[in-house]
Amino acid sequence: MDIDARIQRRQRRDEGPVLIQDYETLSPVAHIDEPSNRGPVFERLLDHLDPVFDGSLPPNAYVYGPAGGGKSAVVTALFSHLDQFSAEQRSVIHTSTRVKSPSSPSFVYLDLRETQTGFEFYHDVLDALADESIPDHGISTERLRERLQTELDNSEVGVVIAVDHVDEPNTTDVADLVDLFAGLPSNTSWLAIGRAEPQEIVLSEYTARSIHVDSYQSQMLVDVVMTRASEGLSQQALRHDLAREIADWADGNAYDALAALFIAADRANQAGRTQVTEREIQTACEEIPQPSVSLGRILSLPPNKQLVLRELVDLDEQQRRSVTVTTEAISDAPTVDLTSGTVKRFLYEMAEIGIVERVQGDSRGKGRPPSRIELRFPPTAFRRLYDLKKES
DNA sequence: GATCCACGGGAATACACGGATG
DNA sequence: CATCCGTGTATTCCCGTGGATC
Repeated sequence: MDIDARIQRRQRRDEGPVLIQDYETLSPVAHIDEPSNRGPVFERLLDHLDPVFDGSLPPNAYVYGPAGGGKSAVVTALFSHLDQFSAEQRSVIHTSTRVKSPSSPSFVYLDLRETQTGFEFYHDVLDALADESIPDHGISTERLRERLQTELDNSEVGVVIAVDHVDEPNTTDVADLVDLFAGLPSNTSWLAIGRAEPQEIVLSEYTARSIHVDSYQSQMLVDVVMTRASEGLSQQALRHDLAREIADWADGNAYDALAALFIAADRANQAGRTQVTEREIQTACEEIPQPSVSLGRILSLPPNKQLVLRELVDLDEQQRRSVTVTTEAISDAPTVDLTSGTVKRFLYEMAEIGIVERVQGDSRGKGRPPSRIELRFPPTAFRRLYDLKKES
C-alpha cells in the first residue's frame, strides 16, 4: 500500500464508514461457503454422490454448464463439507468398536488451472489424502504416482476427485487427464467440471452420468449480488435497483455480475464515496470485455506472467500500438527484470491462451504489419486483486 | 545426486509488400 | 497478368540451463 493510500485511510476514519469492508469476500474470485439459491443443484449432485452414504463409490460423472453458473462454487462448497463429514466418520470408527457404520471415501477438489502437470496432479491428490506433507522437488512423477497408489490401496473406500475447469486452454488436455486417472487404482471416482456439452467432449466417454447446471435466473442473480454486497460492503451501500441493473446486464452469469460489483465498488471507494452509484456500475460493465476470461485463471498464472500483465494494464494506447513497442515498455519497467525476449514470448503465449488478444494494428510501413494487444479481462479488477495479493 | 520447471535465447517459419520476371 | 523473389517484420517453436528443493 502506498503512503497516500495510508494517509487517505486515516483521514477517512472520522468521516463515517468506509465503503469496502472486506476485499476478500468481495473478490469475484472468492467462493463463499454457502452459495445462495443453488439448492436444486446441490440436490442433484447429492443424488449422484448418494452411494457414498452406503460406503461405496459413485460412477464417474461430468458436470457442465455455462460460465458463471455456479458450478465451481457449488462443488467446492459441497466437497469441503463432504470431506469434513467423512473425516469425522472415519475417526468415529477408529474410536468406537460398537458402531459399525459404513466408511466414507475422501473428497478432493482440484482446479486444473493450478494443477497443470502430471506431477502437480498426483502431488495435490496425494497431499490431500496423506497426513504427512509431500515434497515438491526431488521426487519423480512416477514415484509420486506409486505412493498415491499404495495410499489408495490401503484406503477402505477410496476417493472422489473433482477436477474443475476441464478442457480450458492452458490446462491439462482431456486425453492426458484420462491417462492420469488411468494411472490410479479402481477405487477412484472422478467428477469432471467443464463448459462443453457432453457430446462435444471426449471425456464423456468415460463418465456414466452428466449433470447440467444452468445459468442463474434473473431474480436469483439479484439475490447473489445483494448477498455479496451485504457481506463485503458497508450498510446500504448498494441499492436494490442497482443490483438488478447489474444482474440484467450480466444475463445469468454470476461471475460477470460479481466482477462488475467489485469494480464499481472499488471505483466508488477510490472516489471516497460510501455508496455505489449508477454511473460507476455502467463504467464497470463497460470495462468487462465480452467474453472475458476469468480472473481466477489470470491469478493462477506464473508470477512473472502476472507481473507482465500488471505492467500491461498501466500502459497507454500509444504503448500498446504494437507487440514490439509494448514489449519494450514492459521490460523497461523497474519492477520487471525479464529480458525483452521473454516478455515478448509471454505476450504471445498469453494471446495464444486467450488472456489477451492480438488485433490487427497499423499496417503502414514495411514488413509484416504489427498487431496490438488488447485485454480480455477487466483491468481495474486485476490491478486491485494483484496489488492486494502483493501486499499480503 | 535427483527432480521439476521457469526462463532465456535463438532458430525456423509465416506473412506482407514491392519490384522483377516470365 | 500471374508468379516469383528478396527484404523486413512478426510469430511460433524448441531445447538447454540453472535455481530451488528434497
